[in-house]
Amino acid sequence: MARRGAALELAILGLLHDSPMHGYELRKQLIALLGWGRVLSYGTLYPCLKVLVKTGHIVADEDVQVPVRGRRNRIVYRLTAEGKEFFAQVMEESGPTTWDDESFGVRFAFFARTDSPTRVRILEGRRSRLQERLENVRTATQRGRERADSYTRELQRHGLESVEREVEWLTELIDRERAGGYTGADEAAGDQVGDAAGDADDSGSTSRSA
Amino acid sequence: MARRGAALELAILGLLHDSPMHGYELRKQLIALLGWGRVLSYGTLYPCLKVLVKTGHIVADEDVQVPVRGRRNRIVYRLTAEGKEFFAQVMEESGPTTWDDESFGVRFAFFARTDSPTRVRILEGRRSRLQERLENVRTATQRGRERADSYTRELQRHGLESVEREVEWLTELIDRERAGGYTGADEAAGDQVGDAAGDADDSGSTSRSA
DNA sequence: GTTAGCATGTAAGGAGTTACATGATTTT
DNA sequence: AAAATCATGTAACTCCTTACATGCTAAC
Repeated sequence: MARRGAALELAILGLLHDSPMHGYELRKQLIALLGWGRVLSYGTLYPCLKVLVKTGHIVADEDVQVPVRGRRNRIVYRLTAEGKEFFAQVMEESGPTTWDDESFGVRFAFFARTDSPTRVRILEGRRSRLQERLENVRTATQRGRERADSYTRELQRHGLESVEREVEWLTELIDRERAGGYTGADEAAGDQVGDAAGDADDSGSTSRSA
Repeated sequence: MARRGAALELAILGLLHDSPMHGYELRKQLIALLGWGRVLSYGTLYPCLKVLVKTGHIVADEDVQVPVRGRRNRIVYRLTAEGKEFFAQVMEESGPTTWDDESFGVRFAFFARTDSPTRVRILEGRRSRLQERLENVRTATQRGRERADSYTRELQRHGLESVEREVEWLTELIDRERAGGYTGADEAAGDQVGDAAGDADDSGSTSRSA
């Protein structure tokens, strides 16, 4: 589950929570949603959908009834109960391997589908990963300081600064989350939360780093 | 030259300007220099060195004389005149395909080896590429605004902000460069500059975005 | 008419990481 | 003694992008 494709699978499952979709539409939404610089080619997406069908996380409904007047038949995919459960499980289990740029991005994009303890855990994990990276870069740059000219140093400085800023951002989000839910805009994003939190099993994780 | 390996080749040539080095050392320096999140595995580096030897950009000196008492013989690589010329040429020719994150990073890291007009051209190219990206993301997010919850929007906001900040950074650098050379710290980095700036050919590109 | 967009897929090929193979030396 | 670091390489494997194959409709 540390492979890149896992992020795509998770993103698909996340998107299909809202409504069934066909591949073409899914791709557009994914590109818009996560700023994924990558192209997300069909050569990646369609095989991925087939895998998800094979694992039973989604099902394909041949869209024969309303072919939008003449358009090629679309294959509409819909989330199964198993898929929904799998998605929730992956979000909750987020471990050290999932704090990379991409893995974190997908998880954050679908934060509304999880509960607050999981959100805090993911945010904290990401933050500690970034702080680790800061340490490494700082020691690495100090070892090679003599041979670096001012341009090289400027590049390193800028890199460090942007990571530091993400740490600050995360800290802010964690604080807000702890203060009782995030309110980025005045919109209620809590309609999907709460139905999957019946099994009180991971409630202890809230008081882990405090 | 749009492949990723080209960035590595350029980085190697850039580093070997300072002094001859063997692969192991080269790898450490590269990792420290450019914060390349990637691991830069031996499986990438050593084949790359062989390619550079084959193309005549570097030569291998078997390090038989001073094997540091017992250590395995190191293969020390040294830049050839052709390699130096090739490096300069690639830096000067930097075109639209070279404004990506990685390509730009390598070029910036070795800015001290180029002349000011080239530096400005690369900085401006990078900036326009980022501005392009900003446009795309902005229109994309506006199209899908209704279905995005507050977390998704927060992610997009943060992404946009960091790109905007890089644009500001670039603008600052361009201004400084135009004002007569960069002085990030009070160090003279201009010892390598000046010998390759004979051909006044691209001086017109300076007044492109003004 | 011709280009662009909708829609799904496959095959080939490139790029790079992981893991393996080998072996000496210095540090713990 | 064990582990880490120095040092170079190769082979297998994964993953993804590009390009091709197909075909219909709407807009210019």
